[in-house]
This record gives sequence, C-alpha cells and structure tokens, in this order.
Amino acid sequence: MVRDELSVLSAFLAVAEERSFTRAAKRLGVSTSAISHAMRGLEERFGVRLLARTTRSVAPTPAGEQLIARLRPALGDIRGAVDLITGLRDRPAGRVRLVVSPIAATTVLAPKLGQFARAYPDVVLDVTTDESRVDLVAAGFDAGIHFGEFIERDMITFRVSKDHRPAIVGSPRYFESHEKPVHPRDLTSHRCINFRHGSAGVYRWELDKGKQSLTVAVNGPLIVDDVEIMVRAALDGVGLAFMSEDRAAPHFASGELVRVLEDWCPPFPGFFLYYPRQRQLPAALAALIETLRL
Amino acid sequence: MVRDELSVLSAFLAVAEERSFTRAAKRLGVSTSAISHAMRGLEERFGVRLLARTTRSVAPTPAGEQLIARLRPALGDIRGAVDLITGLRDRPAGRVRLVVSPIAATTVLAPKLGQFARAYPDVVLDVTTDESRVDLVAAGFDAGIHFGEFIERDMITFRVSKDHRPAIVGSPRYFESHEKPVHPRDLTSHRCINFRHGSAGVYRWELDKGKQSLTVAVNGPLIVDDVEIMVRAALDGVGLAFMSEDRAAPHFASGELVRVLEDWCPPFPGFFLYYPRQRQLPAALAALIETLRL
DNA sequence: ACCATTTGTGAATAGTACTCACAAACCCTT
DNA sequence: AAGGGTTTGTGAGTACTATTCACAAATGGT
Repeated sequence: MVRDELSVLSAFLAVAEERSFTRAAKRLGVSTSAISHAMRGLEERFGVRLLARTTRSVAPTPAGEQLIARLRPALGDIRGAVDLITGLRDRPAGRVRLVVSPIAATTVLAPKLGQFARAYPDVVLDVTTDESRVDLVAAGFDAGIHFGEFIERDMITFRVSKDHRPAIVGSPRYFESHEKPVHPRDLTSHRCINFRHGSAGVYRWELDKGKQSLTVAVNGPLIVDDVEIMVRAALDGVGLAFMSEDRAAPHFASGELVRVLEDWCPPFPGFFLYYPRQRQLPAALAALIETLRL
Repeated sequence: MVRDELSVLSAFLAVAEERSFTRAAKRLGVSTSAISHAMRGLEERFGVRLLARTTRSVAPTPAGEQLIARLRPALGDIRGAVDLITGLRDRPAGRVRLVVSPIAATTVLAPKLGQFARAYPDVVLDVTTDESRVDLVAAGFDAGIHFGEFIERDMITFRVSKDHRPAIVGSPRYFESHEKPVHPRDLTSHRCINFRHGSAGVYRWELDKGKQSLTVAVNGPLIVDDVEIMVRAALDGVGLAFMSEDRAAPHFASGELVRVLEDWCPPFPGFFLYYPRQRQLPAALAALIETLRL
C-alpha cells in the first residue's frame, strides 16, 4: 500500500495559501525543511512543477492552480467526514448490555443512572442483575460489574467502587443467648444465615487475618438467595450473617446489629466494571465507564 | 505533520466494498495483517468502530457507512485531480523561451522544429537568436543552445550536435592574387573578413596546434555581423573568412571555397542545450531536450 | 557589496507501515 | 461435540520514509 499524499497535499495547499514555506511550516507545526522536502518529493512523484519559488516569493504554477482547484473541495469533504465520525464519539448512542452484581446494581449503578440518562439520552442501558460469574461474550453482554477478585484476568477493568469490607453481624438479642465468637472456628457452633447464589452451592465465608486464610462452611437454620431477606433475618436475631460492611453500616449506627470477628474481615477490592479485551470500545460504553469510574 | 489517512481511508473503502480483509489485501497488494493493523489504527484514532467483523463476515457499522458515503466521492475527486496533473506530464504545454546561437538555430534547431511542433502541438517555442553569452535567468530564458565551451559550469547541459570544427577559407580567385598562409602569423598580411557580435568587439580567430594556441586579431576590408554576408563575401574573393566547417562544406565540394591552415583548426565541443541547475524541469522543455539531444 | 531572511539539500534520526509467524475466532462438516 | 479449514487479530522485527539538523545557496533590499 503506497503511502499516499494526503498530508503532503494538505501541506501543498498550505504553502500555496501562505505563499511561503516558512509560514506554512509554522501553520503545520513542522520545520521549513520538512516542507521543502515534501514539496520536492510531491513534484518529483507527479513529474510536474507545482510551485514557482525563489527565496523571496512562492506562487503556484498553472498546473499547481489546477490541482488546488480540485484538491481544496475534496480535502474539505474528507475533513468534514472525519469530523462527523469523530463527533459521533461525543454523542454516544445505542444499547449497552450489562450484567451486574445485585449489590453493585444498587450501590454503584443505581445512584448514577439518572445523571447518565440525562447526559446521554441516546444510550439504552440493558441491565441484568446476576451474582454468578457470567461469560460476557457467550451470554451476549457488552460489560459487567462485579468484585475485582471475580473478574477473569483477560478482561479490561475499571474500578467503580472503593474497597469493600465484609462484616459478620448479629443482633444484640441473638447475643443474649449466644457468646460472641472470638475465632472463626467458633462459627461452627453458631447459628448462621446461609446465602445461595442461584443454582450454585451455598456461599462459604472467607476469613483472613495476616497470613491466615480460612474458609468456613457455616451451618444454620436459614438459607436465602436474597440479601434483603438475609439482613431482615439477622435483625430479627435468627443468626449471624456475612454481608457488606456498607450494607450493615446503618444498623451498626442504630445499635440494631453488632459486629464480631472484625479482625478476620479485612477489606478487599471492590467493584469493577469489566469488558472483553480486543474490542474497539463502543462510544456508549466509554461514556458509561467515564460516568461510573472512581 | 501527522501522517494522514488517505491510504488507510482508501483501504477502508476497499475492505467495505469487498466485505473481506483478505480480498481487500489482495486488491491493494499488501498482507492481510497490514489491513488488520490499518483498520485497527484507524478505529483507534477516530475512537469509533467502523467495521463489524468476525472471521466469517465483515460489514461497515452505521458510523462506517456514514464515513463511506462522504469518502467515496472525495477520494474520487482527489484521484481525478492527481491523474489530471500527472497526465500533463505526458502532454506538455506552455511556452519555452530559448536563446540560441544563430548557427545552432539553423543547424541544430531548424531541422527539428517541424517534428517537434507536430509531436507537441501545445508547446510554443519562443526562439531568440543571439551569439553573445546571455545570462539565462536575468534575461528571462528557460534554456539556451550554444557551444559547450561558452556555457557556465553550473548549467545542466545536453549535447545537441557533434563536435564542431572551424575552417579558414578563401575563394580560388582570392588565392590567384594572394599566397596561401602557412602559419597563423601570415594572416596579419592577409585581407580577412571580420565578424562582430552585436555591440561586442570583432571576433578574434583562435587557432590551436598541438599545445600551441594563438589568438589572432585579423585585419581586413570588411566587418560584418551576419554569417551569410560573410560567406557571400568569401565566395566573392573579398578575403579570408573564419567559419564553421559545416557551413563551408558545400562550397568545398563545389570548389568555390578553399581551406587553409587546416592543421591549426582542430575540432572542439559542439552545441549544447543548457538550462539552470536546481529547477524542476518543465515538461515542455524536457520534451524539447528529448527531441534535440544526440 | 553586504546582510538578513528564505528556500534547498545531504545525512542522520525518529517514527511508522508492513511483514512474519504465529494465535484466536468462526462456522461448517462429520 | 469435536475437528478442520479459513479468516481476522496481534506482537515483534524490519524496511522504509518523514522529519530534523546543520548547514549551503539564493534572493532582493539597503
């Protein structure tokens, strides 16, 4: 593919308009010798003299003027076409299909949806909440939002929340009849509210302290698949629950829930928006990322 | 000067038309990965997806189609403009201003004028005969024809005649009453027809033999500035004349003129067409050079 | 004739288009 | 569901050229 002359032709127009290599060079942000080389190369390739010049004056030849007459409108059209296309980048449109962790949907996405809809009226967000680790491409999604630790390595990721911290909580009423656990192994003797993700197994509580890392399959009188039900049960004293510190925070403040094993619950990477590598980012998704990213 | 995308935009059109990277690559004479890189680079620079593709199908996106609609005519116009300009190279036109030694005008140029005019009907030859050493640029000439030895070093030269040889001639009638000179110094005792170039002084006869070089300011009853008058005078026995061997040759054959001091008149470089260095050669002048050059 | 400024040029360097050698993706066939 | 043929995608290396640098040459005003 022979390198074409669009930039050289543009330079030629600039020289002809300015009637000066020096002023054209300044306009284009290159050196005068770059212009000189380019004009010479152009004339050699065409085999026609396009500019008559001395060190005191520059003017297009008759052949040069014929070229100018045709080039100017054509280059203007191309520039217009390119500007239109790049302008689309600033007015995103179309559908974005997202799969979002339910907690992320309420804590990360929901608060920003109004702002986003107003800013980008032509974009349609198609949101599916799903806690499981979805194969984006297979399931036809453009992007997802989940905890960083659950995202495949080859995805492009953007942080959309600060680090999260889990909490093991119980109501004061629960602790009236049960001693507070001081070590994760004590949990096996406690009544714990289990959580199940769709058809997957129950959620194991992962606890870390320093270099120690324990995974506990707790037992209890309740297994739920809805976070709100879990929260309600904990408040009612049904048992201990494992949830986001953010979700429990209001109840800590009111004294309705009490936290235990806090030193075994360090923070971990929060939510990230992710999409498959090796894809030109659609403008609408880029806009969403800009809106959500920290 | 950022390299523009004319070649890349042309490639994009080719891909969109062929609906295939592979076929477009074949059409453009490059590898498929060159096309792949180019399309990716284009989309990254514009920040917009232009082509939707899998390994089985390629199609322009809506944005791509908008770009195509504007690019196609514009690129066609540019190609037309370039074709027109390069087409001028094969159909030279315009005026060529020549300053030509009168002898060269008749012996070199005149015989070829008809052929040239027929081959290049759009070229106008503006011929000025002048024996003096004209400053081409100052006097507004594009080129000149003169003896090689009179041409400035920095000119571009093309030989347009074979070597020349001068001759000192006299009529048999003249020699009836004058002994033939056997040495250049004898010339001072002869009646010689002087030649004057315009307002310059009379022409000195320059004679060489081996390493000897003599310049003789001859005397005589006649000073002319026209070669034909000089020839006529010599034929009439007015005196000796110094002229081109070629000009005198017909009269040698007929016996009307006799040559003397032949060994003092060696050949020297003939006529050359010349023009100033560092100039893009106009197509019309290039055509003339091709016609005249040996 | 001199000077300031512009264009012109050869050589070196920086930047990139393109190729190579694959990998990844896709869809048809079995 | 697996395999195969063909197309697109990609990283690294190479070939090519745009551009700069360091001048030289040219021009025209004083």
